[in-house]
Amino acid sequence: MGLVPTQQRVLILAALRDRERPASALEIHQRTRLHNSRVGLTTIYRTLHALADAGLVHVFSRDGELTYRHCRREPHQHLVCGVCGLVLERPVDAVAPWFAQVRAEADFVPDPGRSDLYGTCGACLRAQRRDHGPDGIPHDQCSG
Amino acid sequence: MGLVPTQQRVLILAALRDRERPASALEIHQRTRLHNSRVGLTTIYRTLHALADAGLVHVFSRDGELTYRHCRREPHQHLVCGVCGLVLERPVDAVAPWFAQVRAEADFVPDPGRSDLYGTCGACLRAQRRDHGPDGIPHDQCSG
DNA sequence: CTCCGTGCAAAGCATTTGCATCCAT
DNA sequence: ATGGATGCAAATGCTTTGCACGGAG
Repeated sequence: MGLVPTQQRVLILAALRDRERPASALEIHQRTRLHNSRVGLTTIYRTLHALADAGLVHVFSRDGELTYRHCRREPHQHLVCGVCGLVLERPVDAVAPWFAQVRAEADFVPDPGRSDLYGTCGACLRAQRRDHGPDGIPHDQCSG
Repeated sequence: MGLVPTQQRVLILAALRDRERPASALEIHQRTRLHNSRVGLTTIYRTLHALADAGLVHVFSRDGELTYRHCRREPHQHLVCGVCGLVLERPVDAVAPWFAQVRAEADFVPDPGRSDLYGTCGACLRAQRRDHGPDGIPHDQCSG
């Protein structure tokens, strides 16, 4: 497999690691600039494709743009907080019985790896409750 | 609410109705041309936004483009076939217990309306099994 | 007459591609 | 030396916006 660990690729992976929220190509681009070296935006895109193909990162769709997250290799389902963007990983074992039921009842076989659940994380829920603004407009003050 | 049923909007809704697969703005544009009248692409986009805001259509993300589907008003979860694009609706009652479990176990509250399940519909599964191509490249021969 | 709706053209934005250069083996 | 990796610039594709026209009440 042609995945030479060049300086740019190491930088891109570093920008993704230790980050529970997906990042867009542009955000990663800015992040690599923060460190020391500079990586072309084209290289960011090409490297992210390669990493996604290799299964090292998972791709998300946020608004009109794609975002990327360094995920564990073990199969899992994503829980995506629509307020703060936090992503949690849920082991397939936990969702298997549910998906088996869907399979039986709906003649449809779901794929946990592609079936992200969107909602609100506990931290954001509590923050909303604290602010109790009747408008419901949330602050982005989640922990993490 | 400012939703005047103009000729264009009626055409767009007609293009969406009786269609279990989401359609892109361009596909709807072509569909309206098939009938009799012509609707500008800009109007398609603007009308789709209005319909989505009104809750009459649901928005999906397919490859790099947005697609739209005329859905029931009752809350439901979508089952999306990644092979043929078919979308099934599953009543929230069926998924509520599972979401309650996620809430309890993961400190996360999923929203059924935004948590589409991706996988393969029964028809496409059987078609794949029939063709049993070792490559796994599927034909798009689902019923519907 | 007054508004909203419409449509063309142009702009906007994320992403991809062409091609010459660079780097590591 | 050789082949992949890089980066700039240009192109692509979907979507939105500016602005003037049209149509219904």
